Amino acid sequence: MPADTTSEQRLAELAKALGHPARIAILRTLAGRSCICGEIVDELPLAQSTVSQHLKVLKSAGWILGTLDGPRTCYSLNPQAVSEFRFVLGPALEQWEGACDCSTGPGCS
Amino acid sequence: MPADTTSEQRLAELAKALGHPARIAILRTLAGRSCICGEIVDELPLAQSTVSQHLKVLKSAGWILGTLDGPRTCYSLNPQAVSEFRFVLGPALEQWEGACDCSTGPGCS
DNA sequence: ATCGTTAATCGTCGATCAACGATAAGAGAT
DNA sequence: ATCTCTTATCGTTGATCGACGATTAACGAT
Repeated sequence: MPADTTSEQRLAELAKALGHPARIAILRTLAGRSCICGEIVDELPLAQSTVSQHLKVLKSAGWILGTLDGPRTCYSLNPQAVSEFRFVLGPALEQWEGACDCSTGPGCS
Repeated sequence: MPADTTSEQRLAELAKALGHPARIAILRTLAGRSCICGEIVDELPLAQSTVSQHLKVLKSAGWILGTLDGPRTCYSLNPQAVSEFRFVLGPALEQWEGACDCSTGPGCS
């Protein structure tokens, strides 16, 4: 149990960005067709500025990429983020799942 | 793309609870030996009340279980939460990962 | 040079978060 | 009944979130 703090920190960061339904909906939308911008606004019952905020959160966490395309911005899922999330989450989940065989642990006294 | 809103909602809820380093550290601690209570306070550089708050968040989201044991509370990881997280996250991750083959998508015009 | 479109930013508001100290509530032991 | 230990809750503080409308900035087209 090396307690990889850096990895845990990153996991928390990625998870936090996932922690809102609207942002998950955005990721789902971007999974279908990459490169949308104001279309996301049409898909969600939110104002343009609000969507822009959520996009900023996702972009800061690294979940999505945004490239300028004339007056509009083209967003797309960041494949690296997906694999990174798997990478940092995998060991944690396994560790947590290993706790299920309560026979090994001391349990409540 | 059925857009399983219920599942996404739950995913957001679970992810949000994960979105803090201290709470991930708590889960890691509980993975080793189940059933600790004030020991968690000793493991973290946080006040007892703060830790109690984080425990409440994790419990509300379903990540951990708390059973009374005399004057103390025995916390343990909730195995169901781990598998539920896998269950709601798996399809989403696959969907997002599928977006990586950019050849299929229309891309930016 | 002006207009229209698109998206980021600003400013605001109420709600929630994260942290703390202090207090209260519960259960055992004296 | 009292004392002690443990933990949940209260109250407070500052920071951040989530939402919105309004404004600004950037670019293409007229």
